Amino acid sequence: MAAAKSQDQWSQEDVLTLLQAMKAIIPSPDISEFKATEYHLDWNNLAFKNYSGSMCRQKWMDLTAKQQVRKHRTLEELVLDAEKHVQNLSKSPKNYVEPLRNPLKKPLTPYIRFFLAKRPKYVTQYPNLSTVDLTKVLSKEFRELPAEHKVKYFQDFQIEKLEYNINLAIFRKKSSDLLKNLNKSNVLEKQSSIAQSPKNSSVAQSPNNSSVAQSPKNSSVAQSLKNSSVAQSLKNSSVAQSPKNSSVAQSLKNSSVAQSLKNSSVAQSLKNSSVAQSPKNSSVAQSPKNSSVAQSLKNSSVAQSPKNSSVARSPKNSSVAQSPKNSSVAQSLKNSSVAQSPKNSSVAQSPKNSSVAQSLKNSSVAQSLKNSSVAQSLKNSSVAQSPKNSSVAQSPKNSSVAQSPKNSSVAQSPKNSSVAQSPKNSSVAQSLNNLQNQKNSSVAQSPSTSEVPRKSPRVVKRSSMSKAPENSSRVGQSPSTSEVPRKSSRVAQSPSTSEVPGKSPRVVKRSSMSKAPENSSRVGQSPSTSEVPRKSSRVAQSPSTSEVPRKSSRVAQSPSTSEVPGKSPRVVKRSSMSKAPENSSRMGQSPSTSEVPRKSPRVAKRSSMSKAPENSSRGAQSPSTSEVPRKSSRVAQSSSKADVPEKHSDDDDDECPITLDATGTSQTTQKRQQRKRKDETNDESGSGSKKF
DNA sequence: TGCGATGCTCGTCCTGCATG
DNA sequence: CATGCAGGACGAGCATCGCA
Repeated sequence: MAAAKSQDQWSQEDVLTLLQAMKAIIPSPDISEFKATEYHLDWNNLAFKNYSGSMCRQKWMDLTAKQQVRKHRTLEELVLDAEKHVQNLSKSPKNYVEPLRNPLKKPLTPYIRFFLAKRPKYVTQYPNLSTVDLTKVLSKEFRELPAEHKVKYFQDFQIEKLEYNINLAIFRKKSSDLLKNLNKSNVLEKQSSIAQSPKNSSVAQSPNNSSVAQSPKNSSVAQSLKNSSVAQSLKNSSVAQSPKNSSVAQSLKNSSVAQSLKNSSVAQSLKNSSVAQSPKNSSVAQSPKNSSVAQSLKNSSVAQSPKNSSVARSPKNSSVAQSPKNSSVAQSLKNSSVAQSPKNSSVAQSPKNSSVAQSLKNSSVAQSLKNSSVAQSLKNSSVAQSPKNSSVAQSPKNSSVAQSPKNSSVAQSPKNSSVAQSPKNSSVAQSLNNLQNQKNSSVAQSPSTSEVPRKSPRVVKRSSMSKAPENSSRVGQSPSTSEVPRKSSRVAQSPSTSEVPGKSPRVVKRSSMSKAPENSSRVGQSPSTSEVPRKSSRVAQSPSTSEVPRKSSRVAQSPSTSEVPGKSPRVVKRSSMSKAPENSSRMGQSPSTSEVPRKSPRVAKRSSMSKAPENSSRGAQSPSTSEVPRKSSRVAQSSSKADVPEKHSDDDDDECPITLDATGTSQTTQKRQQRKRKDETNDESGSGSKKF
């Protein structure tokens, strides 16, 4: 209470003092992400008056959390932000929040986009499905979604990611301090020279680890992440060479993507593929004034060649055309008016031997989304789609791949063309499979079933108990299955609860928590250890109390309460809450229990509901939960689908079924998937010997 | 003591990115 | 390289507070 009181007693002057002190001890140069710096900050050094280090830290977290301070900054910058905020607080109550708002938001991942798009429909269709179940269903849908249908989401993600990167670059650019730090880098010079290569004149590349590229005159910032570099130019400035309009060039590893926004352009390349986008009125490929962004790397080339493409010439409108070697798209651009969008930008992309063209609205072959169009191609395949106005592609039913012999050379690739042929749902999978079968057998083709084991990122793990029937649904599982504890690191067994199988309270991991070896002992700590004991802290609850069921109405509503009348003792979820603040606590974690103003130290235990998962995946639990080192909880999930509503045809689902590059996922994701697959195989092979 | 209101967190999913 | 987090929604569980 006293601590909480102290928190409340923070005067503006005290807060400013704290911020000043923080500024003083922030390491210089402060170029790390704020979380990292914050994590390593010696908060005890900040103690002043009657404020301890942990209190200072808590106050800081309150400031940042409640006021939504932008997180894409260094800690030093955040402190400055907070300082302004506090100062404004006294001037005008209306002013104080504004400067801290509008944080940069990361683009939604393709899956999230799919989820958001589909959820409303599923909610209405299956009102009985819980949120969790709905998520499972949708994830399954997404997993099984044909690659070409996913492309739409991936493309949107790519576009927004580029915008995000631009905004982020702009934001960082505005940070003079950061710029100073960046200027000190020697890599800058290297990068700037790279950016002026005669061939890729308009594109800044950083083959290695270069970090900064600047144009001498115009202010520009180029940043490299790992093996990539981002060249960014702000308004009226350009890194590459667009005197008037800004251009942003990004090269991630071996990839290139060309994008143009209003007056800016971005070039980026992906391994063997490239995507060019011009959402608005940008001219990428060939505006006399503006430099062309497109670039070609290794096997792919973004063609801004006026020669090869009439499309590429739209003075006002952006257009990008790529003509790799064997790309059929490039050829179509040559001799056809395909991919032309007078007002709208259009992009055609064709990596190696493949080409895909999609038209949604105004473009016939290439795909045009309102003001932009993107065409993607898969390796050895070519697909053309035009759901709406396209005269080219027409899929009979659900097939997202169509041919248009006449109008589109894109849709036809004599050799490698894989036009849709599956009358039902999995036409794309088939076609892709046919194409990629030679190389990868990962693409499976089961036209009607959703069991296609294709590059499903997620590993479906079954516990030894739930292993039996393939189609057995979690939902359909009898309550008894709940006795099998879930094989999730989040599930932690408390010694006292071990009597009740499957009812072990879960300790929800926290990042720092999982690493701190001492955590376990801190879990369940009595609040008395804190400076100020909480009134009826939940942490202090003794296991015996769990035997008394709550009479909360909500508890009574739980369908499975009958099975587990008692409550197992809870365990403190948040590491920081129950432990000493000194070393570990990270941002967002409160150093000590007593100092947490609002959030009570909860225990990561679920009610009986979660223990008897009639409807949840928790039913498939492995008894060895607590002993299993943490894996991703997502791995420990059953893929049974009995309760899953029948898979819908994708016809309605995608207004623009688009082919997807099979390598659309990041390397990180791919590696992760590989690991999961390994885990899965290991699990299956060694499931019998697994502990019980 | 019990209940409603409130607020917070979890759980589901996937993916990209940051971090250690 | 491995791992954790953020991002979306939202029902459910849970603790706390206030009131009857």
